[in-house]
Amino acid sequence: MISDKTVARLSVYRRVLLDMQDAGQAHVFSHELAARSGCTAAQVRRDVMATGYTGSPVRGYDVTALAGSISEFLFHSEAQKVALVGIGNLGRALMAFSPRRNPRIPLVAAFDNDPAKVNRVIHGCRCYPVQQLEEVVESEGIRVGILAVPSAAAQDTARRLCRAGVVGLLNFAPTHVWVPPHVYIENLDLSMALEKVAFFAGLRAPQKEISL
Amino acid sequence: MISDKTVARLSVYRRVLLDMQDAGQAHVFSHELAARSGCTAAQVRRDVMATGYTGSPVRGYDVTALAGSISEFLFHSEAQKVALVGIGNLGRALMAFSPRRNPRIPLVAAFDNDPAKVNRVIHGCRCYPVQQLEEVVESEGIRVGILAVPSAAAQDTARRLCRAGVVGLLNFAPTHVWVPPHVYIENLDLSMALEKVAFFAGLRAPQKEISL
DNA sequence: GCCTGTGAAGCTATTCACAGCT
DNA sequence: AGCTGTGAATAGCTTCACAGGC
Repeated sequence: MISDKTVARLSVYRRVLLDMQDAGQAHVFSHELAARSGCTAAQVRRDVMATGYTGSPVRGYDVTALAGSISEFLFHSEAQKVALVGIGNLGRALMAFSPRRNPRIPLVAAFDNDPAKVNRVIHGCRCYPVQQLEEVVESEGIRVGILAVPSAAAQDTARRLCRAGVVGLLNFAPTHVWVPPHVYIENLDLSMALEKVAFFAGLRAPQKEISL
Repeated sequence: MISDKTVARLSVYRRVLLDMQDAGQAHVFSHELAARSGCTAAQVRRDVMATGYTGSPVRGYDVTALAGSISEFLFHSEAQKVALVGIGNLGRALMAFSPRRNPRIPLVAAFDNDPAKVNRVIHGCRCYPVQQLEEVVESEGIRVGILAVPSAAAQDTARRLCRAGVVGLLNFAPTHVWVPPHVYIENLDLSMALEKVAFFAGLRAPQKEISL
């Protein structure tokens, strides 16, 4: 009923709105929000419709109210606790995001199979040996898993997470991972993204624009 | 003419095919390639059509030949040199990918404004102070840039890269970045992706599947 | 005038379904 | 029988365009 892409854009709008709030801006028009989010005004209006919020033709949207409506829409359910598996460079980069991140999506545990990396706290997140995965996921009620492990370990790790009760996965391993149908999975394949950019760059002639 | 998403999937097929090659598999049917890539058989056939390769109804696709055809299609142009800006945890994670990565998309330079991180070589990639960005991009003929810098620096870094001749950007900063129309940009917004997963996880009831 | 909300049109991407081949 | 290649149909998403309001 609610589309994948709409959710993605709402998340972007929300961040832009929070920035506007910090900057003291009280109202915003759809075309302005669109410009700062990289999409069109019509799209903004459609997406906002989905949250049930209604703006005023004279002043546009109230920044605080719309941010609230989107937050309400995106995070209506109870907080979704997150576990990270794989404390490599990528894993650490993800942990560093947490402070600025949403309290409704707290990163509560991280796992690794390297004994040197576990049994400590990084950025407020406890690190456990991967053997304790099921135990911690179940006792903490963790619902979202982040796969930042090598490809070879991805499928088995996903299986263990799903068995322990996880219903959402963010997969950074460049491999297709099978999950049971009730689990939502999103793949962020970095090397694929780079190949895509390189492909389209290859089609374009470089040109020194004067108007930058 | 050629779709964004088709390019993305071809990149995935290619990786799967290389794995099959390593495993000694000589032929593959569309439904098998589809299963290992997370899409449908019809989609595989459509995408393969775009590369101009033709399989045989009796044996399916020749693994090596199809991998070659896709590589030819994706990397037909001269090698696209890549520069990374921002040597934080994320930047280092991206550098670590390079060994396994495509020689047609070599990471040749990295930049950072922290003097402690520059003037050395990490994973075969030279690290420069960010002041030298234009100079190195121009002299090396770099065509693709990776933005792994904080949001506040993203727009200005993008502008500098584009001015220096970059025509493809991979942006990890959670901000919309404006680029001139001849530049292709792909955004990988990690926190947005996590919010999306959390949203859909919130809609689903956890259930302990027996069939895992 | 310029805004929002929204039905309707348009477009793009995916899937169907089948001819043709072995 | 089971496969590929592909026109045709479908589904999904985005944009248009305008009524209604200040």
